[in-house]
Amino acid sequence: MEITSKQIKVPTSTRNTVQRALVLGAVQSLHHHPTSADVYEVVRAQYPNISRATVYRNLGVLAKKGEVFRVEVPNGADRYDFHNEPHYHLKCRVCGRVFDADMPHMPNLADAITDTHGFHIEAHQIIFEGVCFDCQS
Amino acid sequence: MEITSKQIKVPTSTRNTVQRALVLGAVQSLHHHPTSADVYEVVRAQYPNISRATVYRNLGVLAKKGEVFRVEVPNGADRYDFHNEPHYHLKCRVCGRVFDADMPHMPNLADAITDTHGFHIEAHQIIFEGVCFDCQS
DNA sequence: GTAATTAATGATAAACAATCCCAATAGGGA
DNA sequence: TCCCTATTGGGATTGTTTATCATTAATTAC
Repeated sequence: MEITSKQIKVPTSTRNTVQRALVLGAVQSLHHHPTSADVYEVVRAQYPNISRATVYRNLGVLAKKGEVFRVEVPNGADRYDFHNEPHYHLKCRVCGRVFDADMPHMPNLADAITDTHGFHIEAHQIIFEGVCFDCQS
Repeated sequence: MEITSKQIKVPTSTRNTVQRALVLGAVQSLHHHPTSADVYEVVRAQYPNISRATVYRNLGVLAKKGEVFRVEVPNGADRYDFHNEPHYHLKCRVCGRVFDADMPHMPNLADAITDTHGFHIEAHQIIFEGVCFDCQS
């Protein structure tokens, strides 16, 4: 019985650690939806001893708290975004970068499904795939 | 420069091997979008010496040839479907199973994007997340 | 039918993302 | 300042997929 949702337990109280602040700052400073590896590199420049596990853990905690937004991309590392309104994404199949789609969110999209066979829908995501401007040359 | 699309090279001619036929048969016999591990188990019952690598390779080749459809699910193994018309999916966040969404495909969905900044869109996918009927109890 | 060509296979190693484990550390309330 | 426990570091581990390579076997040409 596979559990696919992230199993980060958020305790009743959270603490403000230097590492967590640096992770949040890194996500906010980076655009193009950084991966955990991107975040790790930036944070390590300021805090060389930080562990990869700490970066992963804090990205998970910050995502649960709603301070960053996790984009779960098929076939690639998760990506993180600092703005939190639901939106859709473009993924370049050449370089792997992820961009925000400039189109309105459709909260009622699931209404178009005629029969869910009892499936309870909580959210949806749309990913457009193609080739970004830089990779077309 | 990460390459995220599958790098299975399809030669000019392909051969009809027993293993490939068994892999195709397994995908066709299984519903709920089997993973490569599911396919491997079924095929191994008929052909005990098959290698996992062969299953992966053949799923890739069959997907490229259009004989099976690959569903690239975020945060989980790829899943395979034997019917090939574009459609959307429901993914249970508890058991990880993937179901087909009973809703029409929207080939012109990308037209709703006002500005792609030169991004060339080739396809899109929609994944609805929630809890399936079985996992609600 | 036989030989030649090369796609495909099996087994294993490796790449990659992400999580688990656990002893040590440190944040923050009392 | 003391205590509790959230958090950390670092390495081990899991899970999925691809790469490598010597060997096998499917197809083509003869």
